[in-house]
Amino acid sequence: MAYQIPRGTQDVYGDQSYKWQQLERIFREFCYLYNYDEIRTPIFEHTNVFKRENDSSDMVNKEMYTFQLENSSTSLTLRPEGTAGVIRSFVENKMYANPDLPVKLYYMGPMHRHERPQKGRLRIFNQFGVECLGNKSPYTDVECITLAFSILKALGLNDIKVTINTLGDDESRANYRDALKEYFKPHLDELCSDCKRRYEQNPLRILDCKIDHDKEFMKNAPSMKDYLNEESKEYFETVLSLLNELNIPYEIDDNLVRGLDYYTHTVFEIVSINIEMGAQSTVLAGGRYDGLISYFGGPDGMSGIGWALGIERILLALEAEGVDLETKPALDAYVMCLDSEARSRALQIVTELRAYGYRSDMDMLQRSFKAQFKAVDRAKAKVAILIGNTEVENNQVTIKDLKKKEQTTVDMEDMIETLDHILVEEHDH
RNA sequence: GCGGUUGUGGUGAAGUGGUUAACACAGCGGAUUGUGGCUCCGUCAUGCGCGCGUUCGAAUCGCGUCAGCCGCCCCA
Repeated sequence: MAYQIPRGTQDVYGDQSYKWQQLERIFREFCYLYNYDEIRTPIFEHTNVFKRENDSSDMVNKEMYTFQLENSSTSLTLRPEGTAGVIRSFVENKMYANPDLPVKLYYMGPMHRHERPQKGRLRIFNQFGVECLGNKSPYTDVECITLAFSILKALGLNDIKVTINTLGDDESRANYRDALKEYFKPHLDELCSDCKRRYEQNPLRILDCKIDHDKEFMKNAPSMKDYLNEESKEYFETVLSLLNELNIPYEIDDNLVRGLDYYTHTVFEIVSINIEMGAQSTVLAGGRYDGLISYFGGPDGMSGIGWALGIERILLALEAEGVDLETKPALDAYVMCLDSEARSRALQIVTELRAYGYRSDMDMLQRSFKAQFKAVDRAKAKVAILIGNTEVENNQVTIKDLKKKEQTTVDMEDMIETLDHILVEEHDH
């Protein structure tokens, strides 16, 4: 094996590829229904699109594929997530001037993170995501979450849980941050080494530490909800009541703190509760970001909200729940070639079938009769068309209905009509 | 980035230092040269992730390396 695929990457082909296509089709259908438009941004961006000031996340600081070509001073980065590029484009193309805000966009494609791979955790993985930009209203938060929930339900996922929390606005979060530091100060010695680091960098993250989770002093740690200012509190309460009205089930998780630094107000995750998902159980996540659009040079005070789901993780979750997705579709007709002299006739026929709209194939290798029939079975063909010397001489074809196991020999000009009869009739059943 | 575990054909797997690496499925050929799915027969890894070493001899032991998986970290 001279060549092998890089670590943490995968080839998608065969039946797997048909499953991907089905997911993509459902995503697009729902975005169509919700009036979201597609946006396609570059796979790489200037590094500073992702590496922003004050961003302490691992994703940005330790896991990015950043490169610089020889003879160039430009630093580029393979996108690790979708939001930053979309916001960059939103601002650069002045979409904020659209009279009908919010601008609602969706994207899908590969993301790149240099992590240690595992099942459901790849270095190149694919996300499908949406962003709702330019308008700050609890209604958009709820529309966004409803879209996410509806897609996952439509895909057939049942073992899922929506968790939601609010980080409040800058003022609320700063107050909470101070309160947490104050509270943990006397317990600093008891915290794990990671949390000692978090204490300075991002004290909110101490709350979902798995090591310190059970310690006594964690139970009485201050809660975000006690530090929300009126506006933030009211915003979150409106979101929750609208979710209730739409019967979207959720759980409030005070400790839900998303890893990306740009989130404000509403944050949420959808987690598979299926045991097989292991440590990679989060299949979808997102939240609101108040500061990002102005960071990229857009109007001040313009907010956005969005989420992304991991396609590979969704596929694993569906598999864990035993949901069958589409695989390679059956062939309408397979043209069998019985004599070498009949091959050119077979090629004409298969071409004619395709032009007419029947998904067809033929034997190109002059394989044995038995081998050709096996190929017919594997392709799950509905009809076999047999061409031999007799058919060529009489300008006829033999059509075998594989389901009924009946066959007839008809003149060439009646072939399509005969096929229509068999295939349409079958389709009606 | 840290810890652990595994790696034999297209697939699933036996083999734990001794000659031609079981078996099953799939594939291919034949019995059945214009009618398949059943049955039977034959065939299918000059090689055991890769490299180096120990040994008279290595899939089996050692070292290194690559990759998968599990947990942590982090995240979709």
